[in-house]
Amino acid sequence: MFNKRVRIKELLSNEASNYDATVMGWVRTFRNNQFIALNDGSTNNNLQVVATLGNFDEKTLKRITTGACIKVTGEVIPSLGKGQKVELKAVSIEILGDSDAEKFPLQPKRHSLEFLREIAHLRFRTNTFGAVFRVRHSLAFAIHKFFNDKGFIYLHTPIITASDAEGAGEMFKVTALPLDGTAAKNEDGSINYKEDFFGRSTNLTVSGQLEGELAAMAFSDIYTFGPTFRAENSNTTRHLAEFWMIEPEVAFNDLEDNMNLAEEFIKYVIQYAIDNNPEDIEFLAQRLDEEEKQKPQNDRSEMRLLEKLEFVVNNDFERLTYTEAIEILKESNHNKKKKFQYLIDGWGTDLHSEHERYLVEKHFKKPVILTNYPKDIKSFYMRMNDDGKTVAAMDILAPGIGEIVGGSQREERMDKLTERMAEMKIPQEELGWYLDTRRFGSCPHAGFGLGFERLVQFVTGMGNIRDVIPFPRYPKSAEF
RNA sequence: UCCUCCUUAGCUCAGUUGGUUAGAGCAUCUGACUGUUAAUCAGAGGGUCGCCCGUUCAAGUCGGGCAGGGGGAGCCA
Repeated sequence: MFNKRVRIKELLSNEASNYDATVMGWVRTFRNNQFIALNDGSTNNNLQVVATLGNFDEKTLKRITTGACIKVTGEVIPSLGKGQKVELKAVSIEILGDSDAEKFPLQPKRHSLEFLREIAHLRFRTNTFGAVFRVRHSLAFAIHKFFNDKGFIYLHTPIITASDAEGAGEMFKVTALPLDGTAAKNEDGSINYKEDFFGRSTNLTVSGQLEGELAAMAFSDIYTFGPTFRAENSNTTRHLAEFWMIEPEVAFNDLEDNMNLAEEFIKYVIQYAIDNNPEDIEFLAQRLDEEEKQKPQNDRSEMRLLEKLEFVVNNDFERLTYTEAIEILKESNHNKKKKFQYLIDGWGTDLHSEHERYLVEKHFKKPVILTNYPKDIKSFYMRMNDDGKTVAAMDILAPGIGEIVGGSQREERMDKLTERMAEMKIPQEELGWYLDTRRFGSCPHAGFGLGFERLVQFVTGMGNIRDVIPFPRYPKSAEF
């Protein structure tokens, strides 16, 4: 059998030696015409393969280049050198795939993340991206495990949606009509979507929430975890045009239940990564340390990556209302000394990222849950509070990346909901199916959306969201 | 989309007040060495200085436009 191999992770974690093994992987470096650092992606650590001098012909040795794929059979022995416990003394080396050293772009040295982004198809083979995507996997798995263990149903909401009333952002159009101007038109010159594949105008989903609410009205506890698309021209380190979102929706939960669920969830998945990817997180911590050294003293982070993650897991998130946050900001020295670009002067406007950062990074120094925002800066489906001015919304702000969760208790009262829709000029006929849940057995319920890539950013410490998704989609970029 | 900075060898970067033939480290190739840890040592090859236009006797260097990238802002997750 060809694939009778042992993964390098298993081989290295096994203390045993003096047994035969076959490994396959990609050459990271070939030192001294004798020592191959081999990696198969199962761990960031390389296996040292020793090709004893004189045992292999010159032709084979020449083909062991950085990036080449090889199969090695030999004996696992206690290492004669420092730096590793065991090594593989090669008996046979087979070149599975050559790699032209003059053309292979990865070198055994540090590359810039910007350069690696241009070769996203090869960047998996670096230590940094190996670690990032193993952590990404663990987080994805932990998410399913968390909800499954709690009895939630994993709901697949549609990728193609017809509703354009959600207001979550600019949408990508989905059409099978010709784009050369020959598509059927209405009398007023607009495109006649009755002729289109679905017989109506459709888009890529911007959120699975509304559909999630429908299922929560039957299963009580559901979550979605899937791709989401926003056609906004956002060019930042924390926005993507295609990203993955987790959206739990829970019947009978109020705002406080919602906060409790979100906080427990975030702590659980972070702890899972800490427990299952200690080496990857330590590697990422080290590269962050290097990065921090380049910064001026007072911009440096007070905690290392692992400390930061453990701090989040072991401390309660700070919970306060929008109104309380405005007070803190207004009374802050930062505001009084006019150090904010946008000074806080009154109640009712949305917070800018500098304000959120101040609250999270300077004032509380931990994740913050802000609640009960003014109704005018939030969505139509959020539940109206008794004061008539605020809604039962919550945003979770994380150090370094800002808003990681946005959620709310939903408006379950038909009259209040339709009133809000009218105010915000949202046509009811488009959302008849959504309003049916309020017509037939409506109940209090709540949910939130968590941006998966922002979570991965937080856990890996990566500064740019484009480096935590395998093939990022953002304005002017859809290669690979 | 706005503000700001950047673009010089495969990669990471130097390049002085505009002035001969544009440099270094790493990588690559050739050779030496051989228990190395991003091996080491010696030598060699490698450049339309992002693209276009302008100023000037002369532009990598100054000015304008465009493209791409970084950081920040807005929109948000």
